[in-house]
Amino acid sequence: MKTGFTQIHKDLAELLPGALHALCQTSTYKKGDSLFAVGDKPQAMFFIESGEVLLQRLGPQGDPIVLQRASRGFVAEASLQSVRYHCDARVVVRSHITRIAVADLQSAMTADPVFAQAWIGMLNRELKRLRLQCERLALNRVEDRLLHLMATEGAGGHLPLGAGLKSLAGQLGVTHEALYRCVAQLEKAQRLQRVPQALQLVGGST
Amino acid sequence: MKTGFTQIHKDLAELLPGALHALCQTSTYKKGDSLFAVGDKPQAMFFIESGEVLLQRLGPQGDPIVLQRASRGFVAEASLQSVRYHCDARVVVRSHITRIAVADLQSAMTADPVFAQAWIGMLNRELKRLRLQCERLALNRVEDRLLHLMATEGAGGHLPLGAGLKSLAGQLGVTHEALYRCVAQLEKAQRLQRVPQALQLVGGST
DNA sequence: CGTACTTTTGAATCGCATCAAATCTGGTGG
DNA sequence: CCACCAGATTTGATGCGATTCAAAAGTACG
Repeated sequence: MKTGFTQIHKDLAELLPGALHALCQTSTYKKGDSLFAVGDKPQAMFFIESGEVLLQRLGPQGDPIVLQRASRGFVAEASLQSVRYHCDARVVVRSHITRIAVADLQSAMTADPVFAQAWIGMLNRELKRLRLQCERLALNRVEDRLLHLMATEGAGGHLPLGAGLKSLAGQLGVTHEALYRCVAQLEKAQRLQRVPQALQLVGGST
Repeated sequence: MKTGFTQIHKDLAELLPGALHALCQTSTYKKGDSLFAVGDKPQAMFFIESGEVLLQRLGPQGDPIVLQRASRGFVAEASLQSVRYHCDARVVVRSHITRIAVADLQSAMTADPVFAQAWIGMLNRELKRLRLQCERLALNRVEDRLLHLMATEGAGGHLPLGAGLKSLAGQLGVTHEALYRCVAQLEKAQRLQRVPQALQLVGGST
């Protein structure tokens, strides 16, 4: 994890008021790094510029459950006012991540109503995305979940895979074996194509 | 649906600045009423004082999927800045619901930083609740989902059931048959008790 | 009383989890 | 360059649990 960047992601630059840009610090994280763990006190917010981060908690039997698989945008935005984190953030591929102190965000937000509105808009979008994730997990067949994901998140039926299919399986709430079989089956049926770092729907004529 | 109340729920009174209290309008809705439907333009926000409302969308095969089962608090808060609703809101039991115009909320929020912060806090809590819902839906067995729900939402292992078990089954993403069987089994094992309008965990010595 | 809905139980089927094992892959060190 | 290892990928066999379809009994309400 080495810092030094000054370039800020476009989405982030639009969200934050100019005064905050200088307070951002972009670093490179490698696979296996941890942004924070359960119980830590939130000191900074993390914005994923590129790469992939998993938010996960340990289930009742100790098996990790994926709450969020983020490849761009803020992670754990809801912890802005929290005393401690309620999940772990694990970097699963080499990623560029910008951090900014919670205190700086807080003061800027109370002083700048426009920024507060922008932040609320970001939270609203996150809420909708999460509701879609719930909708997705309510589907029982793996194929339905995958196609739902590609329809709602993939632009033009194109779903980037920063890490392998395994992290995707976690997000879909299925075992990696089931996902592999599902992908293979869709591929054989000419409905899906595997490209180097992504999945691509084919024949979107429907 | 008849209006006329002036009394506002405690949680709502704490969230809203005093100036907005007078602009609230509380009504009684009956089972089957609709607060809004997919495609409607959000004109007002709805706060459930008592009763039960289901947020749902139609799945790919036309089967309704429950996005949220609310018995208190705002419904579809994320639609504050939206052009249109992305789900239906259906009242499933006689409910008391307060509505307030979106425009009033917007202007109050930009003028009052404290209120904006309070609203952000509400959104943060909602985000966390949704992440728990995702965590819940990632469990494969019905029993695990039910116990997870009672552990995270039920105060002291007590889970209110405004409507019957059927709406609960929808929230858990399982068929009502599976839920009935699960409840019956837990009851036989002395781990759960059915009380008039709720479920109650027994022997919380663990 | 009749209708609509919830609740309940039963049987058959399907899909996924699980366990197991083989192959492939990238990266490390000799 | 090659041996080697850790992890990802892939395929197979088996069992369990939920869905599905079906039907009956209970319940609220006009």
